[in-house]
Amino acid sequence: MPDASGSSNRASSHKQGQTVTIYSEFAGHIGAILDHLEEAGDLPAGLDRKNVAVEPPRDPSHGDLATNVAMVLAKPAGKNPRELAMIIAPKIARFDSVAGAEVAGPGFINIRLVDDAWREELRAIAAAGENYGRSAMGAGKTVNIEYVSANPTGPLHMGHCRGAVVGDALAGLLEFTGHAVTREYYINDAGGQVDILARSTHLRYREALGEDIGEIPEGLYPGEYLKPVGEALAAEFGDRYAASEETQWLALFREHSVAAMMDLIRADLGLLGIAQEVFASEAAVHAAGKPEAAEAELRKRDLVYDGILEAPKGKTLDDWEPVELPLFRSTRFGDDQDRPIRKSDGSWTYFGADLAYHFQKSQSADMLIDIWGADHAGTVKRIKAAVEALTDGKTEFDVKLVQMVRLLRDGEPVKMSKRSGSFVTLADVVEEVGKDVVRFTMLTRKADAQMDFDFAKVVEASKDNPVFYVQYAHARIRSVHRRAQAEGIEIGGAADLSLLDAEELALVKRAAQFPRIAEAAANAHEPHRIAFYLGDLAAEFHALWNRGNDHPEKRLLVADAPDLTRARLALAEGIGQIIRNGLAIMGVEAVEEME
RNA sequence: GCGCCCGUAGCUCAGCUGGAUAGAGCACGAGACUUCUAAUCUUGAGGCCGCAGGUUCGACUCCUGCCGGGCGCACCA
Repeated sequence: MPDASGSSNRASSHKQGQTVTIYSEFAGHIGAILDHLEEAGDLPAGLDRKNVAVEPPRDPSHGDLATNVAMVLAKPAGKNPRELAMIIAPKIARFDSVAGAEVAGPGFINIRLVDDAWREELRAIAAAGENYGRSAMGAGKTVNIEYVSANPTGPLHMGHCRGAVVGDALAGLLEFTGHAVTREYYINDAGGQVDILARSTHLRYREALGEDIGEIPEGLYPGEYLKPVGEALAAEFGDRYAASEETQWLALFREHSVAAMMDLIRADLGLLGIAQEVFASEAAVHAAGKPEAAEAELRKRDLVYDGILEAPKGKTLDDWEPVELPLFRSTRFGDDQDRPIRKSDGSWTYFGADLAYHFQKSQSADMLIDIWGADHAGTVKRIKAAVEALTDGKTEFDVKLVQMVRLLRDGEPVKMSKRSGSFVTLADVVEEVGKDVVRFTMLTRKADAQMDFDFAKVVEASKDNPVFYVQYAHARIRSVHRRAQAEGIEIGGAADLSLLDAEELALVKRAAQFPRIAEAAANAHEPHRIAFYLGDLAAEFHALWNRGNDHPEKRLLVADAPDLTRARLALAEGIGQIIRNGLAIMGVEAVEEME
């Protein structure tokens, strides 16, 4: 028989950063019951329990927990689901924390817990504090997440913002679920774009030396941000390179310009609270001979061959010429076409270097994640093919595509023109609405859905704005805390939680879902789920708060009822803790009070 | 032509990686509150989950084929 000791000391069973939740606890109970049924010969041994789930039912009237165990195992066990459920349910009902377990529908087992189990969960939240919800799901697993990786040719603009936030929040989420995370930025400092940058800087350099450069020519970067770089070069080198051949200065100017741009970019990322620990250089990948090594390896396995590409269809190219190139057999891994890794002049294609770079990353991580703009969707298959080929499919690899953000002001789309350099910079937006608003808002939609960012709406103080609504819930909790202190009410310690009513316990039940939401979000690589969950939690808290409008005796602070007040404050503290933990994953600071 | 993403209430979007009667906000209908725990609250109506098959005890979710919208299809980055 399973140990029927219930959940009496779960609050203290927080260990190794992992929260034991009611759900995981019952998953364990059910596993033990199945073990006993196997030993007794009531179930065949070795059944696949992978799909057995313990979840909150969507309809709260079905109880607190529901399990599909009987339905999942019925067929392989050669039993009727309801009959199997009838065998298991009474064994579940035997636990102290269970008030009832009944079979419902096609074979669900609905479990109703005693109220004390939820009071216990509230204590567990308080005991675990900022660790509540952490899990060991990713223990021992290293994840490399590469995001932003904007070309080092200028400051970040809003096009980069969403990927930056999604990547950083996903990194935080994976850390929360126990993964060892490396945040990485790939500097594209080896292509034609950085040569153009160097030439643009050279122009600014001549300008700094007093030359009249007139209009910035078509094809160069016109931005003012290159002026200080030109000035610095003028100060360092004088007019040494003013009239010399490009070959004399190109590499030097490229190096200086890229370094300066990366300083700008790092500063921009800093405004969002982002600090990646690895900045990997494409040029360094080249210099280290990584593409050559990858090519040799792939040729050995006949995954690279010399061949001729077909002309692209559906598109007429005047200057198309069939050329023999070294091609990677990405079609073998599901791509539509084999892809060249070198150009006809023998130099590496972007893909050729990127392939080698991903191989490099895979050597220090069990799982790779790339965050890309949706405009790169067409290249996902080839890089996935490359990672699979180079790692023999041993490295998990996910490319997360992030859709465009449309900026709106007064309901009208903000016009942006790269040509004139009049894009809205990330720094401008952060300065206008604040880091936390930007970060939260970027997570209010799933990454692969388009999003509008309306300057007015994101700072609106109403329940329509989830950023505000979640922060407001936290501010209310902190406010009531301060008032309680001012009135000399002792917070913390042993509150009598039996004074909490059913509606208040319902809020605890919502809070108790946080750990499984975090795990599910981490598994799906979808940090936006945290934002949606916090919105739901906040709404439920506000509803509870609003009870106090019509019924003063239902307020959190009730005069002349210190014990009741203490119990309700304990509840509020628990909710506040969940909000802080969720916001921390998103990289957003919880506020103490609203403006 | 091929590939990828999307299609859920009038609108904007969720839907916990296959669970029970598909959810929220806005807008709409009805009511409450003239206050300070209302930078509102309660409640109602609203659905062929693009269409058609298939897998399954069970499908918005997975598979196939259509329809419709967006993006991509260079040795660019």
